[in-house]
Amino acid sequence: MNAVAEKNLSRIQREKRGKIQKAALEVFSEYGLRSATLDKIATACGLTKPNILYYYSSKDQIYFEVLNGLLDEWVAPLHEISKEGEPIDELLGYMKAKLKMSKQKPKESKLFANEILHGAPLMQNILATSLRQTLDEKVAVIDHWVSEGKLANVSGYHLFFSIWAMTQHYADFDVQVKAIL
Amino acid sequence: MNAVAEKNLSRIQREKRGKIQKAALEVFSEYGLRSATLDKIATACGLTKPNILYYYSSKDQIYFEVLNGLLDEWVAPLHEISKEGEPIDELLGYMKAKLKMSKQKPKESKLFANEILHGAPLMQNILATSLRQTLDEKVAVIDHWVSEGKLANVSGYHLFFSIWAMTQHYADFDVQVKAIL
DNA sequence: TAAATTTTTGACCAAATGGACAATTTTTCT
DNA sequence: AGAAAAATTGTCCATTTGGTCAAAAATTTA
Repeated sequence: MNAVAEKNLSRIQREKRGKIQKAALEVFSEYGLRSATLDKIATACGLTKPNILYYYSSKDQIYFEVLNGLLDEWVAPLHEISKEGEPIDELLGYMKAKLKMSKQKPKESKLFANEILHGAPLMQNILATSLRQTLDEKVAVIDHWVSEGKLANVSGYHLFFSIWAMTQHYADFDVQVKAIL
Repeated sequence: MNAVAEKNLSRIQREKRGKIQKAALEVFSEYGLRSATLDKIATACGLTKPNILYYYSSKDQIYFEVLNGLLDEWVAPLHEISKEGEPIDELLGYMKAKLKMSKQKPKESKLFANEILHGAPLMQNILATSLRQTLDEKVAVIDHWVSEGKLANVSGYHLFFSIWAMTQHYADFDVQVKAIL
C-alpha cells in the first residue's frame, strides 16, 4: 500500500517528502519527539514550517511516518536466520548484520531506542503483534537447534534480547563509549 | 560538601526537597528533561509550581541534582570488583549487582539511559573523567587476570560495555521485553 | 505574644511552538 | 499563452510552559 501510494506522488512531492523525512530522522533521533520542533526540522531540510505542514498534517504524523518507514528495514535481518543453516553461522551472521546496522545507522537506532525507552506509545501494538510473531518463529528455530543438540540450552528470547542489547549499545550510547575509549 | 550542606537545611526543607527529587525522578525518567514539565512534577509531589521554584532555582537544576544524586550509587558496584578475588566470582558478582539494580531501580536506569542517548549534555564531563578513571582501574584488573591466564583474552572495556548493555536492557527497554514475553 | 523569618500561593508574563490560512508564486495541463 | 492546479510563504493565533513577584500564611524566634 505504501509503495502504491507513493506512485501517485508527483516528483516534487516525492522529493520534498524525502527531504522532510531525512531531516526529521536527524532531528527526532537527536531530540526525541517532544523536544524536536518543526522549526528545527524546517531548518534542517531548508523548507519553511508551513511548507512542511503542507506535506504532513502534523508533527506527530511526521514522526509516525519516519518510525514506520524504518521499521521493516530494522527488523529485516531477523528474517535471514534460517533453520537449515548451522547455528553458529546463522547467529553470527545475524549479530554481524545487527552490528553493522547499528554502526551505519546510529540515528535510526537511537530513534527506536528513544521510542521504546519512553513507553513506545506509537509502537506498542506493532511490538506485541508483528515483532513478537517474527521473534516467536525464530525462537522456535533456536529451540529446534537446542533439541537437536546443536546449541547449548539457552532461552531463545533472552538470547535475542542480549544480541539486541549489545549490538545497539554502541549506537545508542556512543557518547559514553567515546567518552571512555 | 553535599552532606554538609544538607545538615544546614531545616526539617521542612529536607522534607520538601526530598519529595521534589522523588517526584522529579519519576517524571524525568518517564518523559526526559525536555518533555517533563514543572507542573507534572508539582502534581506528582503535591506542591505548587512556584513552591518548587522556591527550593530549586530552575527545572534544569532539579534535573541536575537528581542526576548527580544518583550517580555515585549507580557506579558503586564497580568499586566492589577486587583484583584479589577470582575472576568468575568477581565478574558474576558485578553482573548480579548490576542486574539487581536495574530491576529494582528501573527509573534511575532510564534516567541515565535517556541522558546518554541524547548526548549526555550534563554528564559528558563526568563520564570522561570520573567514570573513565574508575573503569580504567577495573580494566587494569581484567588485564591483570588475562596476563595471569585466569581469564580469556578479552577487551576489558568491551566486556564492561557488554555487561552494561545486557543488564540495563531489561530496565530501559522493559516495554519491548514485556510486549514480547 | 509579638516580631522576624520562612514558606506558600495566586496572578501574571514572555518566549517557544504547533498549527491555520489567505495570498502569492510556481508548475502543470490544455 | 492562458487557465487550472499545486506549491510556497508571511502573518497570525492559541496553547503550553518556565519562571517572576508581591502578598498572604505559617513557622520560628525573642
